[in-house]
Amino acid sequence: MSKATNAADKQPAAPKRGNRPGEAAPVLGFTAAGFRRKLGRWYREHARELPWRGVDDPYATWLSEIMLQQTRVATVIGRYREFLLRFPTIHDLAAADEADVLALWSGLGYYGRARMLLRGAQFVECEMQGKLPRTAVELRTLPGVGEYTAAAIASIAFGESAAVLDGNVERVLLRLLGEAEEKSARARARLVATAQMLTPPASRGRAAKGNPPGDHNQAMMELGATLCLPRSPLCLQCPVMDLCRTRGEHATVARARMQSRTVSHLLALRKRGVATEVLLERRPRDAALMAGMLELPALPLDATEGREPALRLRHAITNTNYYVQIFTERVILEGQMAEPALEQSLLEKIPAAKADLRWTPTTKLVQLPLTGLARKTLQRLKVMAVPPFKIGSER
DNA sequence: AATTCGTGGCC
DNA sequence: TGGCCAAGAAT
Repeated sequence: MSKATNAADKQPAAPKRGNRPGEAAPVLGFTAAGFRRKLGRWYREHARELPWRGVDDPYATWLSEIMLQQTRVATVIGRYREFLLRFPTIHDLAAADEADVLALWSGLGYYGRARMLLRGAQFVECEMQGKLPRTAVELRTLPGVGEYTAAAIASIAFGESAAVLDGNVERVLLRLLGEAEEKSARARARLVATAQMLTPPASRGRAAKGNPPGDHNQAMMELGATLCLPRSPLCLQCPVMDLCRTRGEHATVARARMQSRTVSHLLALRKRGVATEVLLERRPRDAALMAGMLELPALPLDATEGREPALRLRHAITNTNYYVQIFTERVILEGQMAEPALEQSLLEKIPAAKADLRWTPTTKLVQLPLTGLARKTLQRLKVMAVPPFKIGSER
């Protein structure tokens, strides 16, 4: 089954049932209760064991949801554990330095998330007695907490009947209802309304029937992440295949074309006593991209002509593939050997204008807010150790 | 409403 | 030296 289909292939609407005229949400064609029951049974059987599941700590739920924004589960697992070891409570996080938080976030991307999480923790600590708000409406006021994340925390941590609509749920609903993807606020509102219709009410007490809203939300996402896949959905294993109008196809909006760029960076090393130091450049504090973080100095492309890079790698950032070449230079300190002629050193090619350069002992690298590219480069070239949470997480 | 923000892994 | 997209949010 191919993903992209013509919207005209849509099947006719199913008979009306369980919706009022004038309501924003589309017709389901089945009962919400029946859908929940099938989904819930499947989820209880097939849910992955993830470190943030079954954890009765709203702060941990908050952290996991921030980390999971646009980031794969497999990538988050190790980082989530590391982060909680270092900052076990909101109180600990609120007292942290931003650079230390960014260092833990290094390589995860979307660094604004880390800054907003820190600001949120400081706000909760100072203004809310260290307790997260318990409703989606209030959670929404925290920096970095949008509509999805507010509903996720409210439902998972506090049992509120607030539907989540992430990329997984959107895909599941579009296929289930036989609709085409549409990037308008109105289309999105319709899907939110649909998701809310399917979400169970808040449970009261332990005698409550049905799934807790938090489990239902996670089940919807789990379905999208493990069966209702973007390309080759596993419909035959799907617990709601009999309710689905498309069995795994939906029309999608065309994505923007990828760009590609070639860039060069310098890995300069020097010995200082027993220590090895590497030359790092700090990005401007007001930079739009990765503000204040550390990276290897950039080299003009024409400065490296005729030289062979120590490493070539591809580094994709959103819509751009960066084809990166790393050139190494070993600097000999005075008194040890003759200095290389400066005019042939790549160090001289670093644009001096706004360069904020520093020599940094390689043993300190782990604690610094490196960009993902700098971290990846330093690890590949064995200047920096691969931290424990990476090992074994790539399988 | 349309852009921008990072990265990794898979095909 | 492609393309795709993931438990989105801010501007």
